[in-house]
Amino acid sequence: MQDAPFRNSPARPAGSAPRRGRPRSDRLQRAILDAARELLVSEGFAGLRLEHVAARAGVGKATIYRRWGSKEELSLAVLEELASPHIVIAETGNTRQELLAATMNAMRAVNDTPFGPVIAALLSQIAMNPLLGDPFRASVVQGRRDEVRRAIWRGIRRGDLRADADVDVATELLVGPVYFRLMFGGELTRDFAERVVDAVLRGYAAPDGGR
Amino acid sequence: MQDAPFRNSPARPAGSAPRRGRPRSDRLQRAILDAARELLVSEGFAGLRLEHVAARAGVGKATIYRRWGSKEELSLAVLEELASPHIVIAETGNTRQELLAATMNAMRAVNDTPFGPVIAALLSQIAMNPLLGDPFRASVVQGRRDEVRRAIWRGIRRGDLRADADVDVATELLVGPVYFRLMFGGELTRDFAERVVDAVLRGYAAPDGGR
Amino acid sequence: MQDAPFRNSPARPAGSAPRRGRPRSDRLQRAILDAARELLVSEGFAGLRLEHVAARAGVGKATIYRRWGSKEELSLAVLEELASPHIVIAETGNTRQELLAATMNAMRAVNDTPFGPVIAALLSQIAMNPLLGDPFRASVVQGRRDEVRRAIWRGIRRGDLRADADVDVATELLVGPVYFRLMFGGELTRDFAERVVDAVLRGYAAPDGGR
Amino acid sequence: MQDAPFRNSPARPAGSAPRRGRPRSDRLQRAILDAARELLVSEGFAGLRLEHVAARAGVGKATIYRRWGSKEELSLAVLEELASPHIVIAETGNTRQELLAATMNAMRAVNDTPFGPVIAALLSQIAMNPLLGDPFRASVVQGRRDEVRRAIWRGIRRGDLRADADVDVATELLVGPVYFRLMFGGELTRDFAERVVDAVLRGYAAPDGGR
DNA sequence: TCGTAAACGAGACGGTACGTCCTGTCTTAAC
DNA sequence: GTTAAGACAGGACGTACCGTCTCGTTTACGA
Repeated sequence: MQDAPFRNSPARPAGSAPRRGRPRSDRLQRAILDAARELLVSEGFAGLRLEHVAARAGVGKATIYRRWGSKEELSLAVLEELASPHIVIAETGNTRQELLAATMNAMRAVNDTPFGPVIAALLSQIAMNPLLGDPFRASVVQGRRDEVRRAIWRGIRRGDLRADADVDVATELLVGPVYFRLMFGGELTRDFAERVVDAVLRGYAAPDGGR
Repeated sequence: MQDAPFRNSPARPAGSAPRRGRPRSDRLQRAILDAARELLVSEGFAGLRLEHVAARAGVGKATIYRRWGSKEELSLAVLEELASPHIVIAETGNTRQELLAATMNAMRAVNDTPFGPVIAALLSQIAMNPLLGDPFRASVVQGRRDEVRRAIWRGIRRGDLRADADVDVATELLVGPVYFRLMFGGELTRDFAERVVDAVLRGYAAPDGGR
Repeated sequence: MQDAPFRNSPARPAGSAPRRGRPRSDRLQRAILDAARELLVSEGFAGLRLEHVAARAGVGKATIYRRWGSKEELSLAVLEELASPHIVIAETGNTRQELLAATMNAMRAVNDTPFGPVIAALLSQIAMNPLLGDPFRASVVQGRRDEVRRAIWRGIRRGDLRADADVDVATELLVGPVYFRLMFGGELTRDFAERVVDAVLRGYAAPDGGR
Repeated sequence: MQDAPFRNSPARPAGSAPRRGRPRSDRLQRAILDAARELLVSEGFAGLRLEHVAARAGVGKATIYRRWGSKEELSLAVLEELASPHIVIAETGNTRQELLAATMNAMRAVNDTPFGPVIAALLSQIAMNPLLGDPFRASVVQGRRDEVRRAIWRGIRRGDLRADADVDVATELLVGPVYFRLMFGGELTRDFAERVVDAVLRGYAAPDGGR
């Protein structure tokens, strides 16, 4: 994606040429990303117009194209910026709490932050279009999988979960239901998260201790 | 959606007027839906062009707009046609088999039929746009929830599942993982389906017999 | 123009076949011509829509196409119907009166009857399009030229006009000014007509008496 | 007509804002007017398609609409550009020569330049549609009337024409016959022009000197 | 402090698609 | 066999954006 000379930056690659001419404005970078986020939320990806982004950011179209080569690249930038803060699962010593964090992280992001409408707007592109999907899967999704895997291992080590608890589908079972409801309807409440986690916990529980 | 006079038809409402003028062609109805499906698959919703649908179907644009008022209505028609055959869960007497059917139905539809790329193309619209989302949730999603609920009840009656097995999140646990992988990557194999079902089954199992 | 079987008729050629099926309605013929005339007047030729003619006449489009093959043919029919009554110059024995009749005929048709707006609407087609222009010139224009020529001859015979009064441009001098004002503005009053006729009369007057 | 912001320009109003953004191309202005002229000549006003103008000029449709808001405005621009060179009547000292110039100017424009087919294409619009008619009458027609009036006055001053020669219908008598033949057929030769002028001259001649 | 080069807003530009309208043909049921 | 109604392919309408391209102006750096 970064083939063209100096895309997506004020922060150009480190050892780069001693840039001449007027440097790109950080303020504009922000204004563009903010405008793009708002319009993704209100219009969706199919209805996003770079001309409107430019107008709302008070910017010429060329200023956008200088940084991102397409609607897809710009949308990805918006998405990644919003996704990163909701990945980490804090180690608390309580297995149920940690698995609940996996589900609640996703749910809060989707429910209480602009990440929700933005990812809703981009679901189809992520599913169909490698330009968006591949980078998103490589960073955000893989990050979340890793966090969940670690939480499961910790649960096994503590003796709360069976030794053969199925790490490979744990993320799907804990987070899949949240996205299912995002798309297909249903409440996204703490109660829902707890029911999901309790079912998974029981499915993965150590045979003796139970929970 | 069906407000305008006689949209979406050769099949006009039953007790309708004794239609005057030349009747709409069933052949063209099919040609349009086929063309729309192919282009949804290859271009996605954002890239779908009614002008291309018309060209591929060998039809004037007006012939499309006479039946469906927008890209959204047409896409919904394509989607519902593809979704309906993958809902029913046959009663087999074997609880694991029946729950597996819930997951496998979704997975086969997504993996082996045009429903897969079509719903991928429409996920964002379903999530964001009530024009598509509401009818889809009312018919397809509700249909699937009902089937799963009945399968769970049968499992309880048979003594395979706990009496308080959580019906309200069963669909999310059984089908959510499939859509999670559709969007966010991962194999969609029979093995994956069985792992999901086994986890849920264990989570919902009767405390004594289990399985 | 009349190649297709039985265009432009209820009045079919006399010795024609003993027409089978439902006969064409004279009432519809009238309704179509009336509607076409009204719309020519209000919308002009470029803005005339056969669909609107059909709607206003309470008629199917095919019923129009069965009788006239095109917008041009239909417009010509409207025009010729309106033009015919304003051609004849009555022989009164008074040369000035007769020449004035030539100018006043044209002026009254243009000013006081639907012929005015209709021919305004069709001037360009008459000038450019032989399909309309040729039949119109052959019937209406030639008819008027003949009437003027006869009036000039009578004036010469009476001794009011010079023997070599220029018959070939008399129609142009007497009627041309009326059409000039129709297109390019200016009052079309009896006074105007008399000034034109007086100038021509003086130009053509017998050198002795004249008047 | 010129209400919208900066229509019909590279030549923007003189004291205008210090134009921002990329300026409009004179080359394209020309290409559009040329293409429009050619298509008006071959297809007439009713058959003129802005899409074809754009294609022939190698231009997007928006580039046309940016300058002229409609087929009518564009056609008017074409017409006025062609009309202007054929108005002036040179003062020669010879009254017959000057009146002949009035008729010959119109005839040559109509016969030997693209103005002929273009005005034929626009006669109906000029007659019916104030959007075209009013500006055309105000500039071209009024210009011609003024020239003829001055020529008549000079003839009177020279004693060639009667003092009460009818200035108000002179243009109609000298130029009307040319347009009559343009629409309704007949040769447009120098001989025709001379016959017309001679008739008018005799009609307006001073009673004593004659000519 | 000055020159130079890139960034910037504005908006023109060739295209493509929109959703609507109309043309001329056709198909149906009713008369 | 004519009629009203209306479906149909095709194509133009005028508008809106795309992504690229000039313009004139601004901003920072290195000379």
